[in-house]
Amino acid sequence: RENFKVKSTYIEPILNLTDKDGRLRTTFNQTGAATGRLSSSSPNLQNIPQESKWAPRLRQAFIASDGFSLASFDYSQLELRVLASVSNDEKMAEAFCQNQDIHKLTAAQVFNVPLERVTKEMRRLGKTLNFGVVYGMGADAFSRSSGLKKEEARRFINKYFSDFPKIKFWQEKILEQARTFGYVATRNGRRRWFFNIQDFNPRVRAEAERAAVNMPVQGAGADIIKLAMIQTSGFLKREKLFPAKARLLLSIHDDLLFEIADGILKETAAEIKKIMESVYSLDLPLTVSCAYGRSWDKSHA
DNA sequence: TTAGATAGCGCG
DNA sequence: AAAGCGCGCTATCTAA
Repeated sequence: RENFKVKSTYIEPILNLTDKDGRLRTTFNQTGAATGRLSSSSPNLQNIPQESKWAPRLRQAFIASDGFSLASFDYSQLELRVLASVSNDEKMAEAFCQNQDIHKLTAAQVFNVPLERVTKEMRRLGKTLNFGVVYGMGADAFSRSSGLKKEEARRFINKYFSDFPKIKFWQEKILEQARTFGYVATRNGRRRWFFNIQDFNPRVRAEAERAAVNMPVQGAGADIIKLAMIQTSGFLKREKLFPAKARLLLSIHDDLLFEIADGILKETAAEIKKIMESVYSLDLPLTVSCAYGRSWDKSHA
């Protein structure tokens, strides 16, 4: 099943959709995602395997033009930084200011141990909590993905919110806003309406509530990457690097992929990284990691 | 033969 | 009960 999926979803469509010049062009939908993200289709280049067994070989098929490299620029923990910022949670913000390992910190908090005593397994649970709980994950789902008993899972979730109280407070504020006005918004004003937020059916209502607390976070991430696209592509044009020497190829939610002539790779990459890190102020640092190589598998750290 | 819905799975 | 958010694509099934 795994092999068949790779062949029918990735290998064959990618070959068929490649243009005569040997380049593959996706279509970005600017209004496809309710949170403000772009989506990608025909083919979808935002879901090319990254971790699986076939990922390296699939990504080796994406190769820069002769004399160019592919360079990817990845915001580290973009959405968690947004969350720390919008919720004003000092502990989480502090962790990002000091460039700490956020999942490790969360594990240390919920397990009540010092940072140096956090095991790999504990860190894994911290990571699940960071990504899951803040989007409304319940004890049931957490116990399923962590292997903990349901009661234990519930305790960890409660501990999480008592360790990061501002996050809980912020979520309640967002829900109140959604119920009062029918919409929520990112700090830049991007709105998403929730017509079901007062639904009589608790299940329908809960679904709307989870999406509502997620939107200002995911949406702000989308706002930031869009600003980064504007600023970086503007830089390439101003410096007359576009289109002959450098171009922006893809946007993958918190990641931008460029194709850059080898002769100017180092200095151009440094400038792109600088632009991305300074494009928006969250009152805590945005950090960008960069990796490059001839093919896409080499351009990921 | 075509259109729509669902399950499963890939990504952030 | 799959109650963690946001997507797109393939295979599969049903209905027209």
